Amino acid sequence: MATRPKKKRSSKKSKARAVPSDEAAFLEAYRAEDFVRPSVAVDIVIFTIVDADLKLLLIQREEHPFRGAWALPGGFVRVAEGADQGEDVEAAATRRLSEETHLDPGSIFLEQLYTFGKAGRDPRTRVISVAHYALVRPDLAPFVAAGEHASDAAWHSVEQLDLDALAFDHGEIVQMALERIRGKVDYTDIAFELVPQTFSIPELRSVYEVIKGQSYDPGNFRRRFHRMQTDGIIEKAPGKRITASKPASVYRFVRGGER
Amino acid sequence: MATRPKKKRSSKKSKARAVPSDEAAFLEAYRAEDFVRPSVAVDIVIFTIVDADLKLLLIQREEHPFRGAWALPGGFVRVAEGADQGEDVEAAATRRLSEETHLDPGSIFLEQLYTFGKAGRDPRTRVISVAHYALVRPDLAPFVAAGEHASDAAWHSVEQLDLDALAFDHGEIVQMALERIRGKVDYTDIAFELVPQTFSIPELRSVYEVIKGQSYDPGNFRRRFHRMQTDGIIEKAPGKRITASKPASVYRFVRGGER
DNA sequence: ATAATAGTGTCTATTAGACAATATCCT
DNA sequence: AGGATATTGTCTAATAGACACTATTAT
Repeated sequence: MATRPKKKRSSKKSKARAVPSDEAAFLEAYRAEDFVRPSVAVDIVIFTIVDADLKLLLIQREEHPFRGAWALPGGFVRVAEGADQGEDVEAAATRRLSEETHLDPGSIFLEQLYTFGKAGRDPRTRVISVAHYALVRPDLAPFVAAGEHASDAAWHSVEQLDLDALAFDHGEIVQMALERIRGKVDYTDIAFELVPQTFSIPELRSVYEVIKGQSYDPGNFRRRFHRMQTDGIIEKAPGKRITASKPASVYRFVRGGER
Repeated sequence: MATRPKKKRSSKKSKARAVPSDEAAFLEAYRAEDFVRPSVAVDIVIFTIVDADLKLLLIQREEHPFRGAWALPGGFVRVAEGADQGEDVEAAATRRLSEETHLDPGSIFLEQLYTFGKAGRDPRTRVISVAHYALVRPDLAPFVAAGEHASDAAWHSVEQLDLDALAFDHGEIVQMALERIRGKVDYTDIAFELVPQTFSIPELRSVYEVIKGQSYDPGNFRRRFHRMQTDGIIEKAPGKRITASKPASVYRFVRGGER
């Protein structure tokens, strides 16, 4: 449990010590190396919905530990010493997201989820992971696993996924991500991130049904979104969605149209 | 922006390398020192409500940087190398909370808020902070700033606090904590964490009013909590709360009584 | 024509909110 | 007695949900 001074107890906090009078000198005197530091990583739960099935992107590990097991995409936050301290945590998540999906980060919803910091969660060394979750539109999903590294990245249906079989504590992370989107879909606009640019009300309803794991009355659901239309949150788009039965009108989400 | 290998590009990820066949040997071969690591800290926004005034606990910094400025209580997560990797992030937050308040951690609500990881947020070195927020019951608040270190820790009214004057990015952290409790008070039980063990409906209403910054109709508010009583979330307690006018009945929160 | 699903209408129960009226206690 | 606030009651509007009904298209 030791962590404070590593070598020389350099009198850091003792008030008796001679504090450099100007701040610049103090910064130089600060000895960051005196403390054992953890590695910090980002992990991302990347969701999409295709054919009314909630999926997430996993990577098969090629190295120990958990070799062969499926894991969340992730990586270490790039840190540097000196004036440039490296990349923001948020930037690390964005970077890994686009590296993994080969998609424009601007078109993908990304948000911090929770930081998992239990000792021992990575057997190699102390790793604290800032978990995120992302939402990929279904029309973009087919392009994702098509990159050069297509071999080891793949969409997995949440339905038939064994969370306990995932590497590290990633099952726990996925569990929390699921709870988060189930909660947020009710009071935010995240559902529109899981639907194509133009969508029909029944398509949107399907997103809610998949995320919440329950069915919604078509009539009542439609009325609920009719209110969004009068509020300017969504607007009618040209054309119709052709299905096996009666075609449906298509709509478009108006960014920042809440009020 | 450099961060990958530090000295020897030891062929970590090259598939051509001879991977130790058993996992134990691999773990030993892992060179954690090859990467520059950040420091990881916890910071805690400790709230209480006294006399219908939302307050938070701040500490006056005695050292550079931001010497003399007010800052959130916090500290580094204790990390170790070897089999014992140190303390959990959650444990670090709990530890700092009780060190700072001298109260039983079991009687204080504590939850992770968000991780602040912008490069440069601490001018000394790269520090990533896992921010938390805590809620202290008003009857315990007076004991907090009474410890030995009473000199530099004090409750500050949020009302008259200049967030931009806080050290580091702590103003931003407080801002997010405020938004969090304003949102959560509507759909969770956190209001009961800011009220004594026994409380009257008007007292509880005051908590809502202070957090949300709006007033509630006494009659309507009362009916809203009468439903909680029939649901078993709260129950009547003996005695009455004596005030300057008509005394009110007192209630008690039933933990886990939601259903 | 029929199946299937989009879309509309109707009714009921629940809840939020405005607001009036009454009860109870302190001073 | 008078002031203040707890507590109860009443009414209206908004919303959720159940459910029946109509419209439109593919086959």
